Amino acid sequence: MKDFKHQAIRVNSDGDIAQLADMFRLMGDPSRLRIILSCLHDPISVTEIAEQLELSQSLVSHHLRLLRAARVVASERRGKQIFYVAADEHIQCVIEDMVAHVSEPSQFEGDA
Amino acid sequence: MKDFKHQAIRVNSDGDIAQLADMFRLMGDPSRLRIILSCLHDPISVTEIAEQLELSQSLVSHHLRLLRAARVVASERRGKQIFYVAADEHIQCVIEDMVAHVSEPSQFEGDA
DNA sequence: CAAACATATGAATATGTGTTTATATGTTGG
DNA sequence: CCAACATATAAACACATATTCATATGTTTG
Repeated sequence: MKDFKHQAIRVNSDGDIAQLADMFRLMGDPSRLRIILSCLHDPISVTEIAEQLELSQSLVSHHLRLLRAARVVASERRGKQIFYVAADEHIQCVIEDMVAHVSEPSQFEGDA
Repeated sequence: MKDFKHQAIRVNSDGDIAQLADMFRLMGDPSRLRIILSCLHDPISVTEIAEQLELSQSLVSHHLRLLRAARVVASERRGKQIFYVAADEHIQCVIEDMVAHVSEPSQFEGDA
């Protein structure tokens, strides 16, 4: 457990914002999110993702390209196949936190 | 600190996926993300958000409606003004994790 | 109540993007 | 080298959505 800066979030420049938003946007599509989840813990080939999720191979490939460009996933060739896996543990943390949020019991309906 | 299930992420149903994706999609727009950041720690009025971010009042209001519907933010009336604040600590965690990800030094360029 | 302020809403539009279809590129085995 | 397999790419389209403009609703104060 490294000592992360757990104090305040520094998102200064517009570039930082754009980068952050890009990441969230990528995870904001159901197909892409399912793809991410399918390779969260273990590497998995493109065909296998497509079969498991019942998505076309082309669509999976398109999405994987975007995810790889944003370094959400990393790819590794094994023979004919290419295996994808979630890039780092932060992705898992992000998803876990978000799961925790959506499964929160709506607290107080804090509306005005 | 309640005992969260910190083992494996369970995202079974399509509904869960859709809900998760919705959250990420909401945070995936730069304007909306900036709005979230502006009310992350302290409540802030709509007009103040609009001024700080140099966005039109209408646009801010539109976005806040979506964010409130998804319980990303909560609203509270104080006189004429309505103050918005990030709904719970999970939102902050999610953003912190994502910041950690994008500021990661690109590791190994793990491409195939 | 009326005026001023604060926020919300609705319609319209322009832009972005997820998906499909078809095809290309790359890799292994006979 | 050719066939079969695996993945990537390009164009096209349908659809979602971010933003603006105009207006409505709601709240306080004189």
